[in-house]
Amino acid sequence: MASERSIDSKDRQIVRALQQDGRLSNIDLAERVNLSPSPCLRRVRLLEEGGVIQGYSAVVDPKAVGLRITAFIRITLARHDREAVGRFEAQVQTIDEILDCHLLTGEADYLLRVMVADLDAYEDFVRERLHGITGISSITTSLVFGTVKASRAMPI
Amino acid sequence: MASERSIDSKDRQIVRALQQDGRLSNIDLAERVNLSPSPCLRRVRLLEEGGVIQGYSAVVDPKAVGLRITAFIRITLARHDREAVGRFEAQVQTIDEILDCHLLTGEADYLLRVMVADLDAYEDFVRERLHGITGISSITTSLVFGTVKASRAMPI
DNA sequence: CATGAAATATGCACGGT
DNA sequence: ACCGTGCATATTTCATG
Repeated sequence: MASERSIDSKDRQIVRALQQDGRLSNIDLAERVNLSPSPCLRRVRLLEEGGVIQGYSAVVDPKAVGLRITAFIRITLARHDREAVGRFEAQVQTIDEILDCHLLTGEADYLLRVMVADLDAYEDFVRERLHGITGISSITTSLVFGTVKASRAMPI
Repeated sequence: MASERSIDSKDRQIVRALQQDGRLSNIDLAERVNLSPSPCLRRVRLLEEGGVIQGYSAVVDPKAVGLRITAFIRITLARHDREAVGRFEAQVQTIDEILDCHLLTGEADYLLRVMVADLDAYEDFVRERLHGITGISSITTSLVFGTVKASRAMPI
């Protein structure tokens, strides 16, 4: 396995702070977690190298960049052998409109989160992309009507 | 409304780059989008002030911080009047384990994404938190068995 | 943990397209 | 109207002692 370095309380403070503001300077971060800059930076580097912090990302307002539709799509595969599953999952990776894809317990059911510009684009997406994936048995769409909460901060 | 500044192609390049690496230095960013540092920084500031870029966040590996369970929970409210909805949405905001909450089209159905340490913690979450919210009529849990894709980069 | 050199960020003025 | 250049200063990073 990759990641079982022991995370102590200071590390958790650091991760929490960097989830809230990924561009904190090391000096500000150190102050916030009551450390001096040097050991603080060391910890951040270790968290990055150990894979705890996988990267940094700008948080973008979807509407501001023209993405007005978010949909959750539930997909069931027709067959569940290794080959069908592998092919499905490989194709999911290549489709930019699919932001997340989770395998759910129970059936071989996947839950996708998809973002597109508008309903026309959504229809295109389903026809051109989803129907292009082999082995899908059923598709259930739930459109997002509003977002109550969208946090990027995990509860740690 | 807040956000209808016209986003041109360069802005889109900048947003894309900062989604992939939110800690890019302005100099590297400028180079990547074929701009010199000054106008590049000007654009970034405008995108931030205009709300297109809402912030920056560290991307954390859930397993590395001990969050082994992700669940999608579908919730239906008993009543759909403004008061019941408002109370539900306000309580959702205060619960850290609930990362996302979306209102879906159709019924007053919400889809929550929840992260907790393990199944015991999940049981606690349902008993202590969810059942503490008034006005819920039904709860359907789907546990995440595996994650095929989890992108933070919107398709722009 | 502290220090200092190198890199970077930030603001500004000016000229060019 | 926007970009590029050049420059001054403040801040930050990072390697060393």
